[in-house]
Amino acid sequence: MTEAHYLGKKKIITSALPYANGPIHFGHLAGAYLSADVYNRHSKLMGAETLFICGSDEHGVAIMLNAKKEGMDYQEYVNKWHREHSEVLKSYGVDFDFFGQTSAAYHEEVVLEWFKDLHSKGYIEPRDGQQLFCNDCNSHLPDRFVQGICYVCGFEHARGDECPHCGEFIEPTRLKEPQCQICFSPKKNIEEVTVTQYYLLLSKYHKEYRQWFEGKSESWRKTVWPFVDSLTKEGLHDRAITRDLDWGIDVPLPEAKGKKLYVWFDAPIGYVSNTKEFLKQEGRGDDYLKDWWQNPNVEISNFIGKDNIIFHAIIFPVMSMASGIAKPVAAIPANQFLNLEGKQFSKSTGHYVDALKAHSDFGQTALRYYLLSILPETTDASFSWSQLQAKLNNELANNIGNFLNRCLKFTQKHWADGMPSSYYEEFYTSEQASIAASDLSEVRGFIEKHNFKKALEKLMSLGQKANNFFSDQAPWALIKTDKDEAGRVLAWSSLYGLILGVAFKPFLPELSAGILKHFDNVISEDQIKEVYRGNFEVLSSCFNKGHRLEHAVEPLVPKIEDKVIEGKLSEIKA
RNA sequence: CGCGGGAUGGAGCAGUCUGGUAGCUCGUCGGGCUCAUAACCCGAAGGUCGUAGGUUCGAAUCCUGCUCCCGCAACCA
Repeated sequence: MTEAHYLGKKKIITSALPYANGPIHFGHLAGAYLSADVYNRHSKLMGAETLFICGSDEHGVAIMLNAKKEGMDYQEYVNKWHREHSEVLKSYGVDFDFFGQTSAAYHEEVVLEWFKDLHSKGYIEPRDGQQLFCNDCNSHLPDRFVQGICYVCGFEHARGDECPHCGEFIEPTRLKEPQCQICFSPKKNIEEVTVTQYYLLLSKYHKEYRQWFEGKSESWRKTVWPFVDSLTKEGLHDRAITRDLDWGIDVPLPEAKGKKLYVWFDAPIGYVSNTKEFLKQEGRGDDYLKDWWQNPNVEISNFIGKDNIIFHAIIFPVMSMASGIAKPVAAIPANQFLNLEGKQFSKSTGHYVDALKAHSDFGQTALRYYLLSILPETTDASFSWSQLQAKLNNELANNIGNFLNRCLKFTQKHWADGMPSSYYEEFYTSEQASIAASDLSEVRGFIEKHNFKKALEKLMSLGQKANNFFSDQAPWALIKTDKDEAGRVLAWSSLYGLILGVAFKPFLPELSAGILKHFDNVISEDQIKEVYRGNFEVLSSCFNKGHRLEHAVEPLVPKIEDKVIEGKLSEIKA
């Protein structure tokens, strides 16, 4: 009954495509993957039909350079990272329906359709421009790959796009003594050449864009909307969407031989192409456009980090609307950055944590809990090992884990043959049940609003209430005088525990499974969904024959020892 | 005056849109309990909300100036 409108609702949920050029770290997980996963699991429990789509982003200059550096074939190089990213995301429980690759043929096919469509509608045209070319390694130089002396302040290591010293935006062709950052040739044999590139004429779509964008002022986060507003208020800048490279998707025009599409043109289309490929591989009858990307009843959300806002909030919506191929996105819950012990993650300086290794040290539940509890939703946040330990031990282990343990162990000890159904009967109309239902409803509400940190906090407070109930009723004292009353308290406590297990399902699937295991003999998957939606009445049929704990009760959440944390801290200092 | 975000008890954060006794988690201190993972429960101390000024009966919240921090975010992604 509760929130029944959800049934039949469809959602496309995407996470930013990880760039196949380096490891995924906690910043990525907290930025774009875990919250999307929670949202997806929640939506499914609510009865929505969802597609949770992602994939590797595998084109671009940075990948070419690093593949060359490692002496690997481009394809081989991106495949390596694709496999590693799949493994990391899977180990953290990020449960994509499909995780594709932008180097795949099916992706190219879809991208070309978009290009041709936008081209035929007059949104793409060639323009001449000046660019630097390195004669030593025969490369066209993207702005970031030139360094020279700043023509404003004289700083010697100004980049081609911006001077880090005076903050001036640099025109690379005006840099003094430019040096190629690809081959680092000391000869500095760089010349200015005229190149033709194809531009996406965003400026032509300004009015329509703003009309759409202004409608989002209420629902988008304040870290997203004002930023995009300031960038687009005056107008949209046309952007070059082709490059002179030898890795990428060929521009499908005879006069553009040798040119490739710019990685950011093809990457977001990956959401669409991966959807198409997924439905095809599943052998499903639904159409990726008509039933999904163009369907007015589908809600599209892009979960990303703040570095991707421009592409998801401006460029891709314009591409979608101008071509008419897809609907523009409805929600962009962009997160800020997560730092490590106060400083940015950096593989090169070693200020970095290997996510796979961390997973094998601490497990999915501990890391998901901590990362979800510090999500950088409104401001940059900081990952700290000692805080991980404190939060995990004091909140999850002592509150949730210990509650389940004390309750279930006590039950198993005194009612080894099971609890009678009469103990459960009055719960469904009790104050406890209505408190739990109302808290759970708040948790769902926060998730709906992409407020995951608050949702988890609220859920933890429900755990606290369960613990308080147990302590206040003191069944260990009651059992000496009134065993039935003690049994009722324990039965209600385990119902609390069951509800917690259900409520944790989107956040901590492994922990949830560990709790629900004890109830697998009385509750079905469908009934779990009902409980999640707040319909506790189904529980009365689950427990109408009583309940017996059939599995051994063991601590759910092991604590983290001091010495493990000390080890981790010394790893990043090294 | 490039742009956006931030500055709140020891730590990490919420509250700022829609002014009205400053809130949460952890930590600290004191007490209680013993079913449980030396866990759990109760209570207390601790902040004039970066800074200077303004509006107001009243400002963490609105306005103005300033300082500091994070990031780069439209040809690296």
